[in-house]
Amino acid sequence: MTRPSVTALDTLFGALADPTRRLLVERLLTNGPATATALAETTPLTRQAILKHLQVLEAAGLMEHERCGREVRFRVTPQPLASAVAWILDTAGQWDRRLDRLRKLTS
Amino acid sequence: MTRPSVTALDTLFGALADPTRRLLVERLLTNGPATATALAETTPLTRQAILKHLQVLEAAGLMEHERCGREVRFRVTPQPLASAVAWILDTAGQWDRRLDRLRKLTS
DNA sequence: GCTTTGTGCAACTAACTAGTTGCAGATGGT
DNA sequence: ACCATCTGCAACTAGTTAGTTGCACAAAGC
Repeated sequence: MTRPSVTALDTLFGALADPTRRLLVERLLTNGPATATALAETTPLTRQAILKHLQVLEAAGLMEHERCGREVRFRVTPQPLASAVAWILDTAGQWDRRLDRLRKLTS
Repeated sequence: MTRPSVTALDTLFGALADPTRRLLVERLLTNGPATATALAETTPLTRQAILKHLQVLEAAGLMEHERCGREVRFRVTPQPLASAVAWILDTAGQWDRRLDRLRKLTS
C-alpha cells in the first residue's frame, strides 16, 4: 500500500461532505440554474461564501457556469456522481448483497 | 434555505473524501479485520496517523473495533454506504435516467 | 521478573477550510 | 452620462485536519 495520490474521488466526496453544498446541488437541480447572488439571498451566508462553495462543486465536476450579460449562472452537471456510486458499489459490492445486485445492473 | 446542520452524511462523505481512508476500507474488506499497527506497516504513515483515520471511519459508522487480548482489531461495517448511495440516487435520480432506474430498484 | 510488542494519550506543527469584509470593475437601464 | 446591480479579487481571522513525536501503560512470552 503506497501513499495514495489525490484523485477525482477525493474532491468529489469532499464536495459532497458539506451540507450547504449538498443543498446547493439539490436546489439547483430542482429549481434550475441560478446565480450566486440569487442563491445567497435564501441563505444566512454571504454571496462570496456561496460562490466559494459553487467553485468547490465546480472543481469536483458537479457544476458548470455560463455567463449571461452581467450574470453568471450555475448549473449542476451530475455525471461525476456516477463515479462515486461506482466506487461504493465496486468496493462494498463484494460484501453487501443488495449493493452487489445493483452493481450488476449498472454495467 | 436555512443554515443546514451537520448530519451523518457530512461525516460519511467526509470520511470517504480521503484516499488513505478509502484504501483502508478496501484493504479491510478484502483481507479481513486487522490492527492499526499491522495496517501501518504497509504504509509510509505512522500507526497513530492510521489510527486517526480508522477513528474517522468509525465515527462515520464505517468501522467497528474489537479487543482481542492486547490487540485491537478493526472491521468494516459498510451499511452506512447505503445512505450515501441513497442521497445520490434521490438527488440526481430525478435528473439522470440511469441512476433513476437504480433508485427504483433499491426501494 | 524481565523483555518484547502493541495500545492509549497528549502536545505540537503545518496546512487547509469556511467564512468574513472591503473594494474595484463591468454591465444594463433610464 | 449616471446610477444601480452584479461579479471578481484579495486580505484576513478562526477553526479544523493530517501528521508527527514522545512517553506511559498493558498484555504475552520466556
